[in-house]
Amino acid sequence: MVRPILKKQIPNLQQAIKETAWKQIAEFGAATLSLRAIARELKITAPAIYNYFSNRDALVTALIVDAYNSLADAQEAAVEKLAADNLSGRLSALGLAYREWAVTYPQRYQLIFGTPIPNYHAPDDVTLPAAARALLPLTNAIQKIHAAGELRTERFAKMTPKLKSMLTAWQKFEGGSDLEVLYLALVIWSRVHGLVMMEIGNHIPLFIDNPAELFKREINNILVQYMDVKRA
Amino acid sequence: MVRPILKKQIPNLQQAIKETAWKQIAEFGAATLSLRAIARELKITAPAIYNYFSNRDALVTALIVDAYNSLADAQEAAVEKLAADNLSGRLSALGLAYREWAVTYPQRYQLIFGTPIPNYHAPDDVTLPAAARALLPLTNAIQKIHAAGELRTERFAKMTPKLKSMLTAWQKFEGGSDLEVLYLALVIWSRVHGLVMMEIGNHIPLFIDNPAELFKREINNILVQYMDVKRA
DNA sequence: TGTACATCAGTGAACGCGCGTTCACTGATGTAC
DNA sequence: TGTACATCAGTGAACGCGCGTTCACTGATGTAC
Repeated sequence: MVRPILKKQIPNLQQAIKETAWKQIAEFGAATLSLRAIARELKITAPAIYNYFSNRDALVTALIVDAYNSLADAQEAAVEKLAADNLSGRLSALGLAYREWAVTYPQRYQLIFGTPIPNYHAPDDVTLPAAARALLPLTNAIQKIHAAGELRTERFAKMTPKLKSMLTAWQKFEGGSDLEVLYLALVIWSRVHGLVMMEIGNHIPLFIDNPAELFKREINNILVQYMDVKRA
Repeated sequence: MVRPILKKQIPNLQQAIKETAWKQIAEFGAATLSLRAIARELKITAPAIYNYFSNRDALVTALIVDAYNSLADAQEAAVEKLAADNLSGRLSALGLAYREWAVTYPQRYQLIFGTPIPNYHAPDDVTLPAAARALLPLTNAIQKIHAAGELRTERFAKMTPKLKSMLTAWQKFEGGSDLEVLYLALVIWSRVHGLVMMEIGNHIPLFIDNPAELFKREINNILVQYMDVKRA
């Protein structure tokens, strides 16, 4: 028999703890995330948190998984609303949505991709699947472009045997994208990642006060360079 | 009259403090950098550090400036040994040296470009000139390529007026590189930055066990895409 | 309907710890004469 | 050469603070009969 939910002062404390954690990460950074500070803000005592997370690291892991899933959701949503045969449109949308998400939730982005938290080690078996899910829409989009014969692979530097064998190892786990597709996914991701990191880390020269413009142009350049999309 | 140097237990304690700080950053991350831990390792008491740095933030600032200068030194050294007219060779060398430096000193790279340290704010007037120095070899190299007419600017997406005005603002402070040169410096830097960040942050899929290969190919692709260097 | 009981989310005190920073000091070193 | 003095790098104690985690507990809520 299912027991009815007990009345509590805070209806969904597990969720409230995570939300407060995000608030504090936004304000002070993930490195100083503190259970006592979270409890203080929620007007509960620190040991109460142990009813929901076995310790501080478990909370951080939950936040990381949530962040990856939030990114994956955003990536999936970005392509969903576009026609399946709008190949370059889908690739472009993924790039723009990626930045949009990072700029909206810089704390989440930093928690995933920023400097690791001291004395915390993420359990790979929990975080890797979530990370893979976030990358999947990109590899899918590129695979479709390749299948349509629109990937201008002949323009890239030739693959060294070493590179080919590494990508082949990855391919076996990834689910069957072509080698050049995996390669390009990595390269395009890192290009987007580089600009986003510079933007949210404030490393773009001060005078570039509208990084979105820079970003849009770079997305267009990516389409021009790897497909036959005409330059904007 | 110059006073002779007093004998001390540790000959150059100021330097020793910084070196120990780097060691601890390498091990535990910059966010938990602690004066007391540094003192402990040097077998001195914590207040002794105040003879050399007015507080913890001053030490961090000194480390950041040292890191930028170390990067700038590495960038300058990378081009010095190449002939002045080896334009693509110089650009390529800068990219490879950038990664080499980051992989050799990931702590320095993270301190500069990683997640900001909680409760620490870098004084711009001290760090910005050091940062500018580190970027200069790249803009110089690209400017020379442009001056030689070897930059294939007609391939890029056209500049929006907004982008042009931002770059013009930057140009006034930077010292006279052309707009497309500044643009490309930013874009190439961010491409290299993206890959390097992924490598030292362990975000490259596990199977890519030799990121240097990936990196070399990307450098070649950059030369192919922005100049008329033939693909490797 | 009323009473005795079980559950269990959240409390409050306590533990042992490390931190940055201040302060008056000490004691080795070098200087002046 | 010898002595009184000045310098100042490093000491040791103390301050007030916040942290994660443990533990026995309390008291509101719901259950069984």
